[in-house]
Amino acid sequence: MVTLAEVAQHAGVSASTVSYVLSGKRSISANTRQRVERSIRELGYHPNAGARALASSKSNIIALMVPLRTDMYVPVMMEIAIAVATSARAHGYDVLLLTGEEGPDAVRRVAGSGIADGMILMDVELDDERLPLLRETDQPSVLIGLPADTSGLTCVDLDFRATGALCVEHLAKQGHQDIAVIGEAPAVYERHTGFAERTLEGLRSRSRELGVRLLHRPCEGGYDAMAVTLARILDERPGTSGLIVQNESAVEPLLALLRQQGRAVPEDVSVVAICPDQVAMQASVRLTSVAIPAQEMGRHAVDHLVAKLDGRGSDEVVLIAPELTVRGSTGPAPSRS
Amino acid sequence: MVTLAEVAQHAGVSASTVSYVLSGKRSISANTRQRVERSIRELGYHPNAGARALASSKSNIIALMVPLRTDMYVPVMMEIAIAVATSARAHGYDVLLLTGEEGPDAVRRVAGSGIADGMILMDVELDDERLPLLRETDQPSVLIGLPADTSGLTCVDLDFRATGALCVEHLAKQGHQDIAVIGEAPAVYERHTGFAERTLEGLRSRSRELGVRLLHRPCEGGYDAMAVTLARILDERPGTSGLIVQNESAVEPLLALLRQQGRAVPEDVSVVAICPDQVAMQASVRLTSVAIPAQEMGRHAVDHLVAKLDGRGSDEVVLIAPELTVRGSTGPAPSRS
DNA sequence: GTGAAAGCGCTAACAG
DNA sequence: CTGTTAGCGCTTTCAC
Repeated sequence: MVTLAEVAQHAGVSASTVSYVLSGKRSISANTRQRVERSIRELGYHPNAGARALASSKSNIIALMVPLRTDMYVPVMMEIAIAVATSARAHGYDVLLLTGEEGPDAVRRVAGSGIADGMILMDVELDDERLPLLRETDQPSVLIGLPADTSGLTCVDLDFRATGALCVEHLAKQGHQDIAVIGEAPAVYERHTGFAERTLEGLRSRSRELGVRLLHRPCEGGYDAMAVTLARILDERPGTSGLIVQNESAVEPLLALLRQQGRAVPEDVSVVAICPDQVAMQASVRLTSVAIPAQEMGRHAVDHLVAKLDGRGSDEVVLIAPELTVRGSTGPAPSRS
Repeated sequence: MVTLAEVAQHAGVSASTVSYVLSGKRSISANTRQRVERSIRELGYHPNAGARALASSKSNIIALMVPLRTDMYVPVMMEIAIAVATSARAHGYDVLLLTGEEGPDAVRRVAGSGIADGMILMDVELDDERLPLLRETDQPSVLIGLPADTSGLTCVDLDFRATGALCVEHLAKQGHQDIAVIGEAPAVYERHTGFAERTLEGLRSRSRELGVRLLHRPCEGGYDAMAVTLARILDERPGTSGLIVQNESAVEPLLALLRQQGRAVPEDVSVVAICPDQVAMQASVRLTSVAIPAQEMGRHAVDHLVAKLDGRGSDEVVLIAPELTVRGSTGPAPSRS
């Protein structure tokens, strides 16, 4: 292993000079800098992470806590995680992957051991048990998701309230009067995951404002569950002409069922999905959808965390504005017979 | 921040004693141990990761390199990643998440900086550019996936050759004579990803042995691509009665298309999938399938890496035996007309 | 613009 | 069974 001291010797300078060349924290003559850089290259020097962390009290690591559960749409989580890792690298940080398994203890461990300079929490619940700890420690952090009480916290999320409103608006504008929402799995609501409830709020309040009728049914996802849910919806509200789906694993089954029942999309029934663009575009019908901007969320989270670590940055809630893309799955409501 | 020295003082012992209580590397009197443990608890002490890494030359971190691409089935990657993180914690290791973005440089950086004690590489290609570096450095590593040349490497993977063979066998045993394979996206084959080619080998050699006809077509996934692929297959081999799918995003579209064309599963056509159990069970038809044992792969990779780090463990290739689960999508071949 | 030297908090001989 | 001590490799005053 090649050390800073060896580089210094090879370049004929002192250790501190090499250190300063690396950090750029004081001016170095062009000549010296070049000699040092050359030595670094020739010897294949890499600063030792542990030593650096010890001396500087900075690990250049960001901890990312992902949920252990898999009842949420996994590709979105993965996309966020990868976006976080990629953005972090761009800022010179590595990412430590923590699973939800340790729960709140992970927060204690990370903060206590100084293994990471800050942390990003995904899949935050409305009343998340990790938050009290987070507020106690001075560990800078950013949440992806919105808890009930955001005081003293920095949060990044899609504006799900606006998302719900946007979906209803789009359908109402096309004349749909009876709209049904196929939601996430019941467990998601029971856990009081913020995004699911906020979407629902947006859906409800906007439909009240616009005077359209709204029915919401959670759905486990998969073909069988979707079949039951759809049957129940059409039974209760036979006039339903607009569907909003917020559960990726229900999308394709829903389309298959509608096809099977001879209901044409969008002639008989319009479908709006809340899902990643990829899902909307790969489905058997090009879906009008509001995208989940996974990459953007990951990137924002890192940017804000890095800002905090640099002493800039403040506690704030960043809600990303939803965007609805019209594709082939929505159209005018069929005339009432 | 509370340090080891403070704990020592609080407990009235020396620093080394505290260290040894923590590591268990020498015997401590019950009395002393209790006093120390009490102080640790009362002060809320957590060993500093950087200092520990520096002094012991061990970071207790495992680097996990995941691919940046998303043309592979992401949930499997995620499941493996989570299994790795979870197993690693069980061994006292944390996991550093590296994206493929840095490519081979990441190997250099990790090995050079000592930030991780070892690394796990996912999505290894047959002729992976990271492998030469890996062989040069003394960085212990485990690959998930199988490169062309495994000499000097430890690899963990599903036995995809046996998987292909197993699928063909199952269908042949039921009397199917014309079998078609709906494969991964063309890009996957072009990249020479090991698993795709090995599956194909298994499929081909076993069908040769069993005297059944086999047609292989890559497929991008999604509804449209699947429609084209299926049409082409049925055009070339109208008698095809057995389908093998190795592309999760083609599964549901395939089933929808078959339904739409009035081909009953499994009466008219049998379908075997190579996919995670969850996909096989959530599909609109319960699919006979060979599971991708993501968790097991992650766990194995960690176990082997930890063994290496402990000085046990050797270079070897671990192929996990495939298991075919019969569900509702396969049955006897229809009698030839 | 550069060097010397004092730690950062912990581990692991070495010494009793 | 326990204490003393010398680093691990780097950052950062302080001094010139």
